[in-house]
Amino acid sequence: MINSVVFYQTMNDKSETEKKIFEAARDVFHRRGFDGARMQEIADKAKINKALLHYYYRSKDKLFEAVFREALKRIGPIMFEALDREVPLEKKLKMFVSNYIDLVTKHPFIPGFIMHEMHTNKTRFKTFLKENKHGIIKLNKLKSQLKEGIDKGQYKNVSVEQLIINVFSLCAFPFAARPVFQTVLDIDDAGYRKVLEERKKLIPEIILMSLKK
Amino acid sequence: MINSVVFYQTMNDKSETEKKIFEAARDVFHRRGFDGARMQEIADKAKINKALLHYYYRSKDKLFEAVFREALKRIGPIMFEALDREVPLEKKLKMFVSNYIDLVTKHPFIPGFIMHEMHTNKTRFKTFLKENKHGIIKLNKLKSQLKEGIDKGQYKNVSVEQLIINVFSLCAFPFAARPVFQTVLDIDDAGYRKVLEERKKLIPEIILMSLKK
DNA sequence: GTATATTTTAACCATATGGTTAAACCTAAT
DNA sequence: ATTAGGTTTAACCATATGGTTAAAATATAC
Repeated sequence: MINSVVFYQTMNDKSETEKKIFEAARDVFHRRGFDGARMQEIADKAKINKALLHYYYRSKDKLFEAVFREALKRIGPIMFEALDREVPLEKKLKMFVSNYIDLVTKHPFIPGFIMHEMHTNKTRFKTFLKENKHGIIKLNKLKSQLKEGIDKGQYKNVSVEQLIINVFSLCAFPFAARPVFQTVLDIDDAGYRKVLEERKKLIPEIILMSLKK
Repeated sequence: MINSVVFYQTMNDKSETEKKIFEAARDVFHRRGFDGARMQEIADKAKINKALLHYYYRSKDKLFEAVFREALKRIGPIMFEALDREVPLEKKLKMFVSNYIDLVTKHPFIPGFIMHEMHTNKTRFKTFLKENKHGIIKLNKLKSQLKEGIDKGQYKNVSVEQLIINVFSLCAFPFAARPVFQTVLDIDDAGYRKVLEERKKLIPEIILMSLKK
């Protein structure tokens, strides 16, 4: 038995096969969610035998956990750290939005994936966040920046929580609900990509507008 | 065999048992999604035998379809019609947001449910929308109102599509991603309810602000 | 080249799950 | 009371699915 079931090691240590398996698993889990994913489909996609999945990752749960952790690890720095940096608020928001949209463009299923798994298994998320040290968004810097602006009479009196919710909603939902929007607004793939790209400029504008007096 | 598999009839025609089944099914499907839902759990929740499910609704697919259709029927009038009414734009937006939040407060799983099922089975949604005549949001009225405001120099030049995406994102995402937000922002249930209630005022403000020059 | 360890496979297994069937059980009309 | 219709149940069935095992294949060390 290979030692790769251990999670703290980096991808570099993984064998080619293990990478293939992981990527196939990520693809399938992201698309279908835990319940919808079939070990057979993952095996097929990785072009290996189903038993190999259990050789590298002992169970569906373990394999899923690896995928789920990676997803959180990807958005973690953006979600939990980017907003806490020592950067002027307006610039920070622009950077955040741009980075988030770029990341999720590369992994478009992440928002929906995390949301759905959170709904069906809240404990998993909480456990992971807690052990990962950045379980709760560090709002200190953002809070003080906001307060400063409010005290100066520059910004309106908005809570950090609402601000965060607004930013994430405007960024993530167009990805999570993409099929709904595309259908309902009758937009093709190319058109929707353009819409998403436009939002890199649009969202910071909206957020800053909503802050200013 | 009862005639209730037919979908166009109203709830009134349904027997008590059938209602019990449907409500149990709705609950389970909304929470767990199609793949995560177990017929046994639905039966247990409805306090009937599993075979009765198949007596009233021939298959899991049929039962799911009924639930899915009802969800769309609920949000349909709001999503597809409310925005097309002959009401001043600003008032319309306020009404929409308030109605949407009220509805989804009653059925908090609907946004996530629809989003997830859309991702895993796009055709189902499209088929349903097409046959239901309001498959595509009627944007005519909204479009002309927006154009009017732009021509008057009152509004900025924003596309209807971005406007709709913004409104829906700000309304729906806080429900769909509720567990994520609550965890990550460390807010309890009562606190989050308050946050949601606040948004009835907040969202129209943001949207109008983002429109105005 | 042979022995040893690792990787991969084919064939199985146990269980969960959607679905079926035939009989029992009402209920209302005659 | 009997019958006929719809309703409900217990017991089953077939299959899909996660997981196991033992052997084959391949690489690695000596």
